[in-house]
Amino acid sequence: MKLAEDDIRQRFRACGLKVTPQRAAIYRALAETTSHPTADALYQQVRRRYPMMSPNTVYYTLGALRDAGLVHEVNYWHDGARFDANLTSHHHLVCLGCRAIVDLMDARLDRLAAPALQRRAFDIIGHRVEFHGYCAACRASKPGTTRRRPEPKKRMRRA
Amino acid sequence: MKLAEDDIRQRFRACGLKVTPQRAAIYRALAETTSHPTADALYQQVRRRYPMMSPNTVYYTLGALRDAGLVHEVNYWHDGARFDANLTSHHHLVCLGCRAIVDLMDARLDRLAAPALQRRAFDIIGHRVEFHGYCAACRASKPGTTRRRPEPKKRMRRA
DNA sequence: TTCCTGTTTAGGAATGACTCCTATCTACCA
DNA sequence: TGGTAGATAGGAGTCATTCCTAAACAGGAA
Ligand SMILES: [Mn+2]
Ligand SMILES: [Mn+2]
Ligand SMILES: [Zn+2]
Ligand SMILES: [Zn+2]
Repeated sequence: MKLAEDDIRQRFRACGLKVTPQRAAIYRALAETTSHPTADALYQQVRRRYPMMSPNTVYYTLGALRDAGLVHEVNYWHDGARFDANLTSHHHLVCLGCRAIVDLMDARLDRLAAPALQRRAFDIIGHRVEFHGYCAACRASKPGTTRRRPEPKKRMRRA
Repeated sequence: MKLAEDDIRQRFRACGLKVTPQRAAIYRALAETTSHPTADALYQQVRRRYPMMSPNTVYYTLGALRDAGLVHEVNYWHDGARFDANLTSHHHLVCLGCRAIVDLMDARLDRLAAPALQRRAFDIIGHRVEFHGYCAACRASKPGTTRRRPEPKKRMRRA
């Protein structure tokens, strides 16, 4: 999916982000793949054209793009493993504020299936549904609007 | 949910795991909470009764319990953030072998809702469905049975 | 255009969650 | 009861990410 320079410029400006060559290159690399790359993979990619770019810039930029909503983190809460001894089939509600995880039993959700096309291409052994939102405590402490963006993570470069 | 010492012993034996006080304490702590704790939270908890326990033991034990199937890791692939510039609503297929992430568009999955009870307790702003399995390449390279357990992660203490 | 200022960048140091290594230690079966 | 594979403690190492800082620069103001 080719992406015009001006297109990128517009999207950045719309979010109040300065347009720099590094930033545009990182965003372009991400927008032109469907592989859901890591920060390092993007760094390796972009570094070919900008050999002096710092890995740090990639982290900083991805953070900025994410905070601006231009990019999503697929595995959002990928820090610290979280364990569960409850082996019965169930799903979870995740609080984006305090990272609490609440069990959610719902037989309907257990029965979901991927479309036939993917079931053939992929040997699927299970699935998981995750609802994201704010628990009562976090909702109370943030009298914001109804729709909001996830909190920055605990360890987070200043916005 | 009180858990008898013998109950733990039986579960461990059934999986061929040696029964040690540390291991039983860690498993008990995890089985008696619904909070989906981190390794460190479990360490802090268990350390009260076994002050000389090493954090390393907690990691080792959780790995063993997980490999035995006695425990689940809720946020399975929590290493390295993975990014996505595709902002349209969609879900993912995750290969447990090579960690590839494949897009999956399915309007049915977009429409899922949590039960009313949780919708009231939690301010839900979105959800995500993740199918887990093995991609064609990984399936081919592992002529195993149809149901199998996820691969150990790249960086993984020897089983 | 030129200047000013708040961002952004590069790079190096620090962090935190693990993972590796190794010398004991011990549960468990013979 | 003893031998041994597997477990524990603890110290060192790793890796993704974050923190810190000085220099570079984008974009609005003049
Ligand atoms: Mn759970
Ligand atoms: Mn995607
Ligand atoms: Zn919360
Ligand atoms: Zn694969």
